[in-house]
Amino acid sequence: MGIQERKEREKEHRREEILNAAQSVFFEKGLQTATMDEIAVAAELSKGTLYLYYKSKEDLYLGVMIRGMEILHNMFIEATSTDEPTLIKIKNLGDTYYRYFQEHRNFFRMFYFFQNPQFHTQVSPEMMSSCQLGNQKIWKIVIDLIQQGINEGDIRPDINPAECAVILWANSNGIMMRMDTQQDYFKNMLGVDLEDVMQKSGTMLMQSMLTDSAKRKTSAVSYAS
Amino acid sequence: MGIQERKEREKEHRREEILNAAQSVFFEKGLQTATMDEIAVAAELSKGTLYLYYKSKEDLYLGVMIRGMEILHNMFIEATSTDEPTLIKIKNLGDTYYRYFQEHRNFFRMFYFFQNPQFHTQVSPEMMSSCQLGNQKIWKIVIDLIQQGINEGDIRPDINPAECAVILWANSNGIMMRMDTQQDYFKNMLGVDLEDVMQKSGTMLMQSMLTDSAKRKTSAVSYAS
DNA sequence: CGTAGCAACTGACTCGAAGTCATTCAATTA
DNA sequence: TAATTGAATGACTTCGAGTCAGTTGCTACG
Repeated sequence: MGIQERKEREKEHRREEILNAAQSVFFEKGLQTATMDEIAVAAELSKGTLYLYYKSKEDLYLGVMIRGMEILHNMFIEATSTDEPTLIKIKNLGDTYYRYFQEHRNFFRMFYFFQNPQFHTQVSPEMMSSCQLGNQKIWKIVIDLIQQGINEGDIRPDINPAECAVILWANSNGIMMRMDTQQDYFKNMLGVDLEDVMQKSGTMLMQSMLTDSAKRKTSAVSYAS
Repeated sequence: MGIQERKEREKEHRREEILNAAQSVFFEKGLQTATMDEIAVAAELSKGTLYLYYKSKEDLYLGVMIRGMEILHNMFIEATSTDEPTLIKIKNLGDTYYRYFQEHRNFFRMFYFFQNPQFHTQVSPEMMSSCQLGNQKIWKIVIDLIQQGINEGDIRPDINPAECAVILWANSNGIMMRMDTQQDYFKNMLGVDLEDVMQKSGTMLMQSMLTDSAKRKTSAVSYAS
């Protein structure tokens, strides 16, 4: 049945179009301020139709967020698909996440949403597991790469790769969140340039992961000196 | 005029009582789900009266959050008011923040709110600057202590104390946020015990802040044994 | 006392937005 | 052409934040 298939395609296409509309409205207004009526107008559909495709406003929001996760995932894949040494690739991942923060700020901000547990109530289980899947794929890239570094003798074998990934993530994410909301505050009140902090702490953490032989090989500059 | 003063006292008392009511409702339901009607019932007042004391629901929320900041501030003051060596005090601050996370989870969660820039629109400037003041006081404790460590020769003099504080904060806060929402996920999916991670990354960061002489003095165990 | 004035308080109301559902419309099939 | 199906609609319901005209009760003053 060609008709059945066409309808499937059209339905999928409609879902995407709704997501496009939602994306532009959410980017402009944020979750709270954006309204379903605005999204409906942007999608050139009635509000009721939105609910045929997405269970709630929050689900729609997560739908957009998943796009953001896919973008990050692709950037991570690309950053690790070179033939550079593993340690360089790990550094590339860090740089890539920072580039994502700069170039896809609106998506990065959506991740805030996910971190706030009190919103999770409004979200359908399907969307939720979809998010977790995407999340998992991203973690896997980082963890596998650290494991590879261990296998190749550049990263200390007593390090747990998943633990290490969490530490790197917590550090860079925490600083980027501050950069997003309080960069000027830190500059003026504490005299701190968060971009420097990002750079220095990254180097510092990387250094303490390396084996002695790797330290000798690399020309990376440590935090002190 | 004693009457004038009594009225001032009563007004202040009323503000506190409203905050008590708001606190219990927000703790139970979260910002989104809590309603002003519920808070009014809990405060044994009409909804209109709440608005005589607080400009908006978000202001009320921040009012409760400020209490949480004061608690943390007091805990930090206490942790640094001993006559222990500076390095121990710094470690105590870390432990204290973790204890705060455990014992005042509801307040800790409120800090999420502040990190999400899109909410800030609904908040009055007065409450906002009140928050920033509280925030500043907490940073000051940490930064001053690191500075003291530098002065005493235990922490590398090339370290910027404010930068260092940001790094320590970003790390511990990032991990605690994950502990709050995804502890089981990390345990089951990645086999990571976030409490360990917290411990290890703290030690790791502390180590890389120390001067060589301080490293010799301390019996602290570094990340890699 | 009585009463005028004032500040605190009230709750019915407005307004806006999420989500629903009986109805309409258009494509497909018989 | 008529019947069937499912996609789309938008008026409606519901809920909750914030408002404001009116009430209450305390204080001061005649």
